[in-house]
Amino acid sequence: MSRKRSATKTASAKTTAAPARVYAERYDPKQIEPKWQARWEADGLYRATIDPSRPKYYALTMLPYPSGDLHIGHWYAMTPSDARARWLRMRGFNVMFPIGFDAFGLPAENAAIQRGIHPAEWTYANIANMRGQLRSMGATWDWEREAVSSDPEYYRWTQWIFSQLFKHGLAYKKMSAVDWCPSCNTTLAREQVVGDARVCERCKTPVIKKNLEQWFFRITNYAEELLDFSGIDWPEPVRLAQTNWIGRSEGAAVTFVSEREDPIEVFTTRPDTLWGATFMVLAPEHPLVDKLTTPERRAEVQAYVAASTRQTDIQREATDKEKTGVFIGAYALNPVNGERIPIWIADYVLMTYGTGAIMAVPAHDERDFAFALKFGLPILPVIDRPDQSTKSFAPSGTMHPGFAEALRGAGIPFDERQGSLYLTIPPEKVERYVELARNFVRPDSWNEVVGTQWLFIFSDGIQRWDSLAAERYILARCHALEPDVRDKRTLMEMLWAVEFYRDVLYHHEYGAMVHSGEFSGTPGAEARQKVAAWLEARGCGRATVTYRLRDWLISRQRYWGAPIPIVYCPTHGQVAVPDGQLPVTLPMDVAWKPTGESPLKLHPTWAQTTCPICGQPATRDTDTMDTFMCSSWYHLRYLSPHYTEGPFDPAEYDYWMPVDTYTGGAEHATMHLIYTRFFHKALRDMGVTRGPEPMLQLRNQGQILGPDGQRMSKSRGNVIDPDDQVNAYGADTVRAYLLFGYEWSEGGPWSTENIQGVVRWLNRVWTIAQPAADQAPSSSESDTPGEARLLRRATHQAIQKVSADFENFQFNTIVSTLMELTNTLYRHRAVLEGSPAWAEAVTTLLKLMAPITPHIAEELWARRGLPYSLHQQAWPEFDPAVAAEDLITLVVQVNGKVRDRVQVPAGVGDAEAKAAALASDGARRFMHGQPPRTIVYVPGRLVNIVV
RNA sequence: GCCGAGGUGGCGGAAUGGCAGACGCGAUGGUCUCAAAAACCAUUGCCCGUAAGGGUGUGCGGGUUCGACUCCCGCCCUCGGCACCA
Repeated sequence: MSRKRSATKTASAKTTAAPARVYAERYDPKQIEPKWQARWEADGLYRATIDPSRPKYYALTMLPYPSGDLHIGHWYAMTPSDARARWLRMRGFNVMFPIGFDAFGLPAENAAIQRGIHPAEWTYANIANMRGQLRSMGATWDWEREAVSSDPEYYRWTQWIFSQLFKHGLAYKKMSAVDWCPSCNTTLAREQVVGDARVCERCKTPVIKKNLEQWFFRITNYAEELLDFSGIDWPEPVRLAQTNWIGRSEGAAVTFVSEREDPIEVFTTRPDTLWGATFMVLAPEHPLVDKLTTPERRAEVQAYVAASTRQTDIQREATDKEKTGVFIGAYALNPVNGERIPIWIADYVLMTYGTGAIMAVPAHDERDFAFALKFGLPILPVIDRPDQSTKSFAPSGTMHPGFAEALRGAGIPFDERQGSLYLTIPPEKVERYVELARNFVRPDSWNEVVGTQWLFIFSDGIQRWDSLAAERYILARCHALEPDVRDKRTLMEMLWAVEFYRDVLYHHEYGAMVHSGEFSGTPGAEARQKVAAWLEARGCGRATVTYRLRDWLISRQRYWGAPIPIVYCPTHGQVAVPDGQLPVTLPMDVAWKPTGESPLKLHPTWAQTTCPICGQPATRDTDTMDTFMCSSWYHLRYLSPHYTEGPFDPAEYDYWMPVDTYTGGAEHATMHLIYTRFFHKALRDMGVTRGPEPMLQLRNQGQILGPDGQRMSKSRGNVIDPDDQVNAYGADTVRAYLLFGYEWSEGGPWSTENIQGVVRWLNRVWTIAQPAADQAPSSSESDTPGEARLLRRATHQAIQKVSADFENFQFNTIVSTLMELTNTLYRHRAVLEGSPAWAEAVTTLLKLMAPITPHIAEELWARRGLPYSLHQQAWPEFDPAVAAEDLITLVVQVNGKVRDRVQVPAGVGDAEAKAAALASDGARRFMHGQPPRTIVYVPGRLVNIVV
């Protein structure tokens, strides 16, 4: 520390004494940025072509939607990936960094409806505008690889991929109730419906349900493989999000049979609870509902089915968690014990998950428990409590006098309140308690034990609550003995009325099976597998796996998308348009109506065609494809955007794929990134792509907010326009600020103040890095080997730090390191300017800046007479010997508190370090003369003396 | 409710379990200027102290450790996502 201070003083003294160097020309990005952009473009500096002699690197950033104006968020996403691409290029990689536009989609149609502009016109005008804005960044994009998903030469191959999936049985059509936005007039994907109110993601209109014939992709065929992330370096939160989205559940399919012998298959994750199934619940839409409903229940059932369908229509508030349902009059037989159990329907059972039917085990499933309690259905515990918690409640007057004394004598703890006893019984005392209760219970009453045991103790004997028959018997006796419980329909309802019991009545843990016939006593760890195997042997069930992931619905009743390349022939049904006839192009002459059907359906002639097989008149599918399809393979189209023999040129694929680094927003963790992986794997199975995964490394950036800390939006008026910023400060300043001001993966608010720091930094670099040809080497240079050494050390430490930070996406500390190097240059300027160490430091600074601020770095490089182009220079290597410190500062702690610092040689040994620490003033002062108990030495860092 | 991310000066943010607050903004004082801007130099977590120095400090409460922003347990708050998934 003191060394640095003295250096500072020396330098500042000389700075004031030295003649002022005046460069009339100020740093003016407007002069230099367009100049270099044009030069790089003309020289094709960033063309990426196959070169087997160099290692390739495919750097990819999520492609933008051409909404019209580039947003500062685009810069925030693209600047770091561009900087990193530039760094990799300087390190000798042959880097491909492509750009394009995800150009199909709803906003173009909304603009068409609102403003009468054709979606194509709107889209392509936006793209033209955005190209210009993107170029102002000075990024390394290879524009010859640009791909636009709405170009026929692009969507021809989107359609081709659809056909391939169709031919391989991965695309199929089914009638399906879909979410429909009445404002956008389009089908919405499940994930495009947002919020409690279930509104359209884009226009916030409440969605309704509509039944339509829809195309689906069998992404579920790949569910298992999509759960495997081995070999790819993706952030843990993304892998988790995908894993949860896919939602694998292991369990069993079990076939129940109605009394009229209709098989009803259910899926359960808990086959070990089968003996506790006391009723069944079907989804209201379940196909058996109509058949099984008895005539006297039909009216009520039909009303409920209608109501639950309407419920989704009218957006019933989701906060209403009260369970609803109706009994359909039918019974089923539990295959494990032959119990006759009622069949209900309820909207908490979803037709879209599992089999649309469940066995209800109210004792061990929260929803079933609430439902059973509400409707008076029996609840029978069949899994022991792992916590062994056992309770009993003896209300005043139910036991003979002396019970409390007897309990005390037996060492059984209890609380007594108003003559009633509340017992939490230790597991080893349960048997003793039952014995006592048996002796003390009055003949006109009873006593229960609940929790890990379920016993009803009457004066004439103990009844185990272990079956539905026992439930009926015990309940009848209780009703007979106690008028107050006659309104209780089940034992559980009766017990639930006792507040004290509630925490031991229900649980969903794994535990030993009880009340389950021959399986009673089976430990929780093996119960599921044993029961599943037994079911399979008996032919009424099997172990199975269910996923939350559903097949991907891709039909959209929209115009501005790729038409689905299917023709409907009266004879041949669904026929794929032959590859040679692709693309099926969009008609340009369409009518725009704010309401109604898809424009393709309304077009007078477009849908009319002939069957590719027989030539008879046939009709085209009038739906277009989900735009997620376009973005699921654009990384492949970038390989060869104008290739006509296939979706991409195989030679380009072999050289460039897979994508080495993919960057983008974390909001795409599930949809886009799962679809892309699915496409890659499905195409791989067709022999189109190769390898297990399309993208090896994924990194997410955060989101840039308005200066007010809120999400940027036009309505808030807090949108930062990158063009304004470039006008005010220049692209290099905006780039450097975006890297410097934030932890990249976090994001944060735009700051009009903090950017000043970057403005100053670049001005300082501009001043210090000017060529010093007109300056004689400083007269004192010869006697300053020490200062030269310090500057060289700082230079090489900066190389080391910046290189490591690029590797790890730590962009903010790259800039701070460069600022520090700049500050160091200023400190040594008076003494070293013009010396070899100075030249090394300045040229190194420019090289390290090149990826971040490419224009100013190139300009200063050229002014120093160095060969064009800076961006074709090799990334500097650091010399460990030069970077090494020769003196280090050891922190001296006494009992963990910093008490002093000592300077020691860098290679100091253990003993010397400890000795130096013990000898320090601070240590001696705080040891108060006591001998050290232990001394901890952390090499090169600190000594902690414990006394 | 569940899942995920996060909580460090006035602000943005740094810190392989080892000097908390690098770098920058802002602020304060100064140099230069007729003046301002720019530039340059210095100070800047909080508290006590004229100072030397000391105490305290990373959302809250515990724990592990010679040593915790960092690891463990339990809470609180903010943001994002999913919402009856059997």
